[in-house]
Amino acid sequence: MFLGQFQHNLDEKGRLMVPAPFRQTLEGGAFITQGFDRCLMVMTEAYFQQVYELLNNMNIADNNARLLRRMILSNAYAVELDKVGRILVPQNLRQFAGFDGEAIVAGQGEYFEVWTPIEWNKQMNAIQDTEANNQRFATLNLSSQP
Amino acid sequence: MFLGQFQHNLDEKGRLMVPAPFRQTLEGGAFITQGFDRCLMVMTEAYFQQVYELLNNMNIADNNARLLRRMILSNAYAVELDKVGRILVPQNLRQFAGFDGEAIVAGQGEYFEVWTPIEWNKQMNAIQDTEANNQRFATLNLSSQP
DNA sequence: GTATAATGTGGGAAAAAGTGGTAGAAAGTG
DNA sequence: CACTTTCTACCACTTTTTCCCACATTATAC
Repeated sequence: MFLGQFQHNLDEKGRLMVPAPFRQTLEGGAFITQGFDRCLMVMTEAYFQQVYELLNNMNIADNNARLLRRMILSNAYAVELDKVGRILVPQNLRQFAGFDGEAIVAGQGEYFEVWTPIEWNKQMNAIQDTEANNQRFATLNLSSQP
Repeated sequence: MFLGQFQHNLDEKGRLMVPAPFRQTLEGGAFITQGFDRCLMVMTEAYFQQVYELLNNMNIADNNARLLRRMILSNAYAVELDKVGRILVPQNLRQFAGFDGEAIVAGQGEYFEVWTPIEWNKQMNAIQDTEANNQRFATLNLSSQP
């Protein structure tokens, strides 16, 4: 399970340190692709497979379905950890997210996201808007009796 | 069950003593995350699992669902007790709650909270205003029949 | 009141994580 | 086919983190 947030350098060769607690989970294979916001998604092979199934079962006559497939599949790459636990982020994904130097790695359970500090802070600010949160939380019932 | 309040030091390495009566409950695994107010929440594995299930069943194509997951999962960490019963509080959570030295640990039943003394006193003052309490709690249903 | 046990505090050493550079391989080009 | 350029894997060093141990303090029981 990917949890927590970490700040890491993305060096000039495009290598990203995977946070130490995440590494073991990725040993069976990892995939990186464009995320739903201006970020990248990294997932295990197993989870990528699930996403792939979902995409594959969509109707290719539907325009939006085709767009989604292009977004995910045409930007997806299988990646491997090097000896010290880094992955190589493909150039076009680096460009999409606008990295230069720093990156925030944020656990999301079954996958994790990679952000520029600027974009991540925007997200965090949105999250700290308490009024908007009350609406969002309405959908999440945390009481023990549903 | 976590009950009562305790004052403990959070040392310069970010280690927090877990009150002795709480330790056994956490032996099966513990998670720490950002609380709903300016405090931290520590919970057992079982309780965290419930929250995780809820989040995981949400649709990741939905914008609000992603925000919520970021808020909770990107601020959650699995932690372990060391030999003398301390947990390591991650840097970004320490910063969020603004700790420097002292911390108040407050039992909340299925989980417990960690506060700076300043913020905790604010809560205590609010709670000791009995007149205001009458208004606040009037709408909450504490009858035994729902 | 004293002894003993349990709890709390701090520091240091060893291990792990993170960084950058270099050499070799592969791919691309003329 | 040879040369150039880009990419990739490996290696050595620095920094941070984690684990363990020894000591101090508080609580408890006799």
